[in-house]
Amino acid sequence: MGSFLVEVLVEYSVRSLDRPFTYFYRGDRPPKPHCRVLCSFGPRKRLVGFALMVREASEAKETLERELGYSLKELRDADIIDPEPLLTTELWELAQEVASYYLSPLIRVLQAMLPPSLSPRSSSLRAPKIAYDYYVKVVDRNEDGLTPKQLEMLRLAISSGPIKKKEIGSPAVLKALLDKGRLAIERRERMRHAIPEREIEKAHELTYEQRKALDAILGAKQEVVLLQGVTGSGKTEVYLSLSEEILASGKGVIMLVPEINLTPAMVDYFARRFGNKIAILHSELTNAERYDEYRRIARGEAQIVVGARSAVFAPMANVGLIVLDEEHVESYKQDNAPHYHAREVAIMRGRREKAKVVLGSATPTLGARARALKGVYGYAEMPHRVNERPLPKTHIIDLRAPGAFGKESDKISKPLIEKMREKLSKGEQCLLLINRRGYWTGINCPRCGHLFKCPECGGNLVYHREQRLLKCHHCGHVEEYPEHCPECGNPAIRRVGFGTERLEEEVQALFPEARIARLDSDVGRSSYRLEQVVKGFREREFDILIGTQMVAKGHDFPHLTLAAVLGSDVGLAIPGYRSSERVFQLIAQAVGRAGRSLLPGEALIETYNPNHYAIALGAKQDYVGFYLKEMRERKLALFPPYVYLIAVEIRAPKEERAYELALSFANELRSLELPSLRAIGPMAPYYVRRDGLYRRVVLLKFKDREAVIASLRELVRRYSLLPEVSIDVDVDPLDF
DNA sequence: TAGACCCAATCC
DNA sequence: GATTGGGTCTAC
Repeated sequence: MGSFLVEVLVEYSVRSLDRPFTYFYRGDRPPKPHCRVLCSFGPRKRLVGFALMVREASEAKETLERELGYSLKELRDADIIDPEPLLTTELWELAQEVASYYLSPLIRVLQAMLPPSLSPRSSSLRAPKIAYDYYVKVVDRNEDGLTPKQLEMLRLAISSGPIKKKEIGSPAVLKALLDKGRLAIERRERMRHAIPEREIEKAHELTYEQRKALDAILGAKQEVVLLQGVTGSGKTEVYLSLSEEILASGKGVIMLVPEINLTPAMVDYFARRFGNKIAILHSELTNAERYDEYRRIARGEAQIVVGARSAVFAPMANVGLIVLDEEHVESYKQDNAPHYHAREVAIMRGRREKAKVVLGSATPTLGARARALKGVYGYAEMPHRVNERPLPKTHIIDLRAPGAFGKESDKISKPLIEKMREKLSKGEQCLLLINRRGYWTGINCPRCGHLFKCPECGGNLVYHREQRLLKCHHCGHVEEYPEHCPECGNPAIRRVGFGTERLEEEVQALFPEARIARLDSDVGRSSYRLEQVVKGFREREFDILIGTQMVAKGHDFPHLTLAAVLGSDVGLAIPGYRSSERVFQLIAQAVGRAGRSLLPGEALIETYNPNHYAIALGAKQDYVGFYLKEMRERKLALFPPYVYLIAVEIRAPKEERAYELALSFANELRSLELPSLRAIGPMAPYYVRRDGLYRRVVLLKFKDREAVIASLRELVRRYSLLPEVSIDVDVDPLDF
C-alpha cells in the first residue's frame, strides 16, 4: 500500500485559487496527472478538481502536515473520475502557455479546451457521454377520448412504427398523448455522429496561381503563412491540396472555420476528397456527440478535424497543418474568459508541434498583413478569380444627394430599388447586406453626412438615449446631444441604423411578389435553419436574401447578380479602433459575392459618407490602398498593430467602487512609469452594468510586452484579492 | 438578547 | 466560487 501527494487545481476560476492544492492519497492506484478528481474543498464536499503532479509521499501524513503547516484531505479511489489523462503533453503545455499569455486562471483554459463532458467542472458529471435518440412508441391503441389532432398523431405512430420524437410533430399533442398513456418515449443509444459517405472526387487540377500559392506555403521558412486570395480565387482548393500533402506525410490537419454554419460546406469539400477520416467539432453538436468526436480524434481515428474556434484544441496527436479560413473574422475570438483568439492559439500550437499554420483571407486583419510584410509570417497571394470572372461593377449611392430617396421608401434608396426591380424582372437574385450590429445607434447628419467625433481622442460618439447625451466610449468624454448639425446647421440630426427585420418588412412592401428570405444571427443560431435558407437561395427558391455579414462569407450563389450594402454608416459610427476595418471588410466581402458565375454581377453601396476611405476603397476592392491608409491612422492614434492592447475590466456591485478601483488601478499602473505603456481610463463600457455588476475599463497600450505583462500580472493578482471586486482581463481586445 | 444581516477570510 | 463564522445591526 503506497501513499501519494496529489496536486489539484480546483474548478473555481478565480485568481485567488489559481494555484494547486495538495491532497493525500492512500492506495495503489493513485490518480494519473491530468485526470479529474472529486475533492472536498473547505466546507464543500464534492468539487471537481484537475490533478496535476502526483508524487510518492516520503513520510507519514501527520509528519507532512506538520511540515506543510496545513492538514491534508484525502482522495479515495472512488474520487478518481478519469482512469486516463485527459490531455496529451502537448495540449497541457499549450494550456499553460495560453493561460499565461491571456492572464487567465489555468483551470479556465482547461475548461475552455475540453468538451463539456470532460471539462473540469461539476456540470461535466451530469453531461451525457453517450448519444441517445428518443423514439415514440405506441402503448395503447385505444382511440377513445382523443381530439382530432391527437388521433392523427396516434395513427401516425401506429402506421410508422418507431418514430423519432423530433419527427412526429407538435410537442404539445405528443405530451397530451403521453399523459393519456397512449404513447411512451423510448431511449436508444445512437451510433456515433457519422458523416454521410460521399463519392470520392479526384483532386481538381490547380490553376497556375493556386499551384504557386501552394508552393509558397510549403516552401516558406516561416511556420505561419498568410494566404491572401481575393473572393473567388479558390482558397479552399489550396487548403485541400495542402492537406493532401500533410496527410501523405502521416500528419493530421485542423481546419478552422469562423462560424458553425460554414462547417457543413467545408466538411463536404473534405469528405468528397478524403472520405471518412474527418471529425467535426463545434458547439452545435450535442454534448454526447462532441464527446464522441473528441474521443475519436484522441484515439487517432480522424486525420482531419473541421470545426469552429475551440477545435484549435482538438486532441490530435500529430498535427501537421492548422488552417484558419477567413482569418479576419471576429468570432475566432472568445468573448468571455480566457478571451483567447484561435489565430494566436493556432500559432502557439503550430510553433510547439512544428505544424504549418495557414491564415486565409481576402481581407486580412492589419496585424496579419503587417507581419507578413515584415517577414514574420510567410506570404502567398492569389490576386485573381479562378475563372478570370471580372469583379462586379460597383456603384456608391450617395444618400445625401437630392432624390436619393423616392416616395416609395425612406429606408431604401431609389437607385437601389430600381436596380433590384431590374434584376428581379430578369429572374436574377439580390442580396441585401446590413451591418451586423445594426442595432447600435450611431448618429449622423442626413444632409452633410457629418459624423460625430470625440474632440478628445477622435473616437466615435455614441448616442445614449435615456440621458440624451453623446458619449465617447474610448476616453469617457461626454457632451450634450446637439440640436443642430455643427457643420451645416441642419436641425434634423438623425440616428441611423435599422435591423434586418425592419428591412425585410420594407422590401416585402416594395416587392410584394418577391420571395424573401432573411438570415441573421437570430435565424443563424440553428445551423439547420441556416442551411435550409442558404440551400434554398442557391436553388432559387427565393429572389431576395437579406442578411448580416455572416451571409457575405463563404457561400456561392450562382444566380446572384446584385449585392447591396445598406447602413454602412452605422458601422463607421460604432466606437472602437476597428470600425473602419469592419466596414471595409463588409463591403469588400459583399462586392466579392456577386457575379461568381456566368452572369456579370453588380454591387451597390448606400452611404452618407461616399468619400470615407473605408467605403470608397472597399467599393474599389482596393485592399492595399485601405491597408496603407488605415495603418497611418493606427499609427497616429496608437492602435494595433503598432501597439499591444489589453483591456482590464473591473467589476463591483456599487458603481463608485468600480470606478474608484479602476481609477486607483490605472494610477498605480501609471506610477510604475513603464516605458511604452499608456493606461487610458477608467472609461465606461457601452453596457455599464452587466449581471448586476458595474463595470469600468482601464485600457493599456504598450509596445514592450515583457516589461508590462509582469507588472500587470502582479497588479491584477493583488486587486483580485480585494473584497467585492472581480477583474476580467482581455488581452488583444477587439472592441476598444 | 435572539435573530437577521453583512462582510471578509478561507479553502490543501 | 461557496461557505462560514463572527461582528454588527435591529426589533421586541
